[in-house]
Amino acid sequence: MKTPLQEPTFLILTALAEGPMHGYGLILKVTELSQGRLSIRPGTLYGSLDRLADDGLVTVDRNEIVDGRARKYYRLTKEGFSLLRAETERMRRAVEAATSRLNGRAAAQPLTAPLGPNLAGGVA
Amino acid sequence: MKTPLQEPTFLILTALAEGPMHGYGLILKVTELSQGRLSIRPGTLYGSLDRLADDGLVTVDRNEIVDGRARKYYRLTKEGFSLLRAETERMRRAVEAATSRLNGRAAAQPLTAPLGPNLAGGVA
DNA sequence: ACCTAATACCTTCGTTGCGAAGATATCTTC
DNA sequence: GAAGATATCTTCGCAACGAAGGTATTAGGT
Repeated sequence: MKTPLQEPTFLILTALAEGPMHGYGLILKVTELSQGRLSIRPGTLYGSLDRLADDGLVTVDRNEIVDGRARKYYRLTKEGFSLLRAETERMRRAVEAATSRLNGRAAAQPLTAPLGPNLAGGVA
Repeated sequence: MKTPLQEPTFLILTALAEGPMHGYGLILKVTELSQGRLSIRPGTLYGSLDRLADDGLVTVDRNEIVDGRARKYYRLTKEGFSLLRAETERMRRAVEAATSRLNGRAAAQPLTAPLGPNLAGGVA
């Protein structure tokens, strides 16, 4: 698998970490996880699932028929969990690095700290 | 600019949040920020800088000659800072979502909590 | 009965960001 | 004088993503 993971792939793994889920459910879940900012498309989802399956990070859990509609459930493999853990750590470090640089150096510093001209404005 | 940002672009903005920096310095800085796991290549850097400049997120700060070698310094614009803030927040939420799912639901839960079979093994 | 929306699957195709590789030039070190 | 570090930039291929559309069933509204 090619790390660093991109956002859609990361969120798919995150959603699956909660438990097995079917494709359409993943589309809804990822939209919810990103608070509506990122709505994943079928082309993205199934392409991503194919790649993840090829790399042994997800597998098909089971097939169900609910109200006459087919549902294919996917779940994370051990490797999938491992990768998600590693990627989460990597992202956490990146977020920390950015945060400390945006908040005048010290990471835990309150927002009332003196800010430079470029840091002053919030949303430009 | 097309969000979500990918890792290399995010780290370039993060490095520039510290202050103006020239291309070669960015290559070294990003490698340092990612603790050696991601070493950014010139093709990635200059392609990325071009796109960021087109989108008004970075600008050329100044040109210097140091020991006969040209140095071109880039810096973040206001929009660059804004975008980095927004992207950092987005990533923080994604990290939190993944963390809570990896650590048996409650985010602040100790690691001694009961784990399912797939969650048991650390690094597979 | 008919149409629309929601649920559920999947494919094709274009764009684009990234990575590998290499070209160019100067200064330093051996 | 060769090699390596510093410093710039370009070309090219690939793979992930996003948009769009195709198929099928069920539920709800009129």
